[in-house]
Amino acid sequence: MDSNAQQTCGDSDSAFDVFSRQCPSRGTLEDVTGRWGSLTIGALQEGGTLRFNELRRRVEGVSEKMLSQTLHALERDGLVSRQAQPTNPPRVDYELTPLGQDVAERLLALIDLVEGRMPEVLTARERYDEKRGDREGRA
Amino acid sequence: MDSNAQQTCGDSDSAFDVFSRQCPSRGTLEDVTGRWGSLTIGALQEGGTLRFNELRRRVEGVSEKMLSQTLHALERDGLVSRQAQPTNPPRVDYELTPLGQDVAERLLALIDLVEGRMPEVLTARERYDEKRGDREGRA
DNA sequence: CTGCATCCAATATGATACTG
DNA sequence: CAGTATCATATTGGATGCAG
Repeated sequence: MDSNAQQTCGDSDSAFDVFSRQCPSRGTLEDVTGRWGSLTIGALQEGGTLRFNELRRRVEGVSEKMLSQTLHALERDGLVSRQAQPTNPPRVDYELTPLGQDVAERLLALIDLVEGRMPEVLTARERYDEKRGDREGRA
Repeated sequence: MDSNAQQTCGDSDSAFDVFSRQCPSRGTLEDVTGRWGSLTIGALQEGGTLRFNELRRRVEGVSEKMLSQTLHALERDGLVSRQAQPTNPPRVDYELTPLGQDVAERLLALIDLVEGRMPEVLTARERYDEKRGDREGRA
């Protein structure tokens, strides 16, 4: 399987192919929304061009390995561009591609909404934990 | 964008608290954007009120356990409401809360964008794999 | 500094069996 | 139907050491 693997996942009756597990868009969505993917994109949207360790500092808690892995996935998807400069010490800059910026825009809109509504979430959480608090859903 | 993100974490110099690992919004974001969370929300946005097994069928590939777990997390966050009817056989309906619908709206906007741009992603992927393909020495 | 490889721990996930 | 419990496995995440 090489080129032109991009037919629609026609077997779904949904408007969104992501729902189908074999659809490539599902994988991309996971790269974008995944634990580190979303934070990395967010950091790049805010910070513009960033070096590896700058990113590492911004995305609090990410390990070298995960950041590297995340960056590769995003680069492969065409969302992030990587420019290595043959200097010494090496300097590598990462930034969002135009496509990455479009994705970031909508991703950040989502993040912004979630953050703005955290009070409601926290309240809901309290109610839920009270009602079935003795069992547990999530720490 | 409307930066009414409030001071839940405070110690970050970023406009987005999610970047901080201790911030509760990060956990919520993960519930929303996680592998099954995003698909479940998407399914509910499209399908309106759905029963457990209807959801299971729509979110292709999800296991009983994961769907159950996902649903609990989303319910706890106040994004999904659960209405159990004491009939026999039991019937339980899930639907998005108003907050859940707001989240879904932005989430679906993101999904929609990603799907619409998949040709670009696929093209980028081919280029990337070509470049990296040759450095595959052995295993 | 950038980043890959490797070993090990923590989690997430999946199949199955079981209960109400 | 709507879940829960449990076990086995797959994948992820983290720390460390090494290399360009």
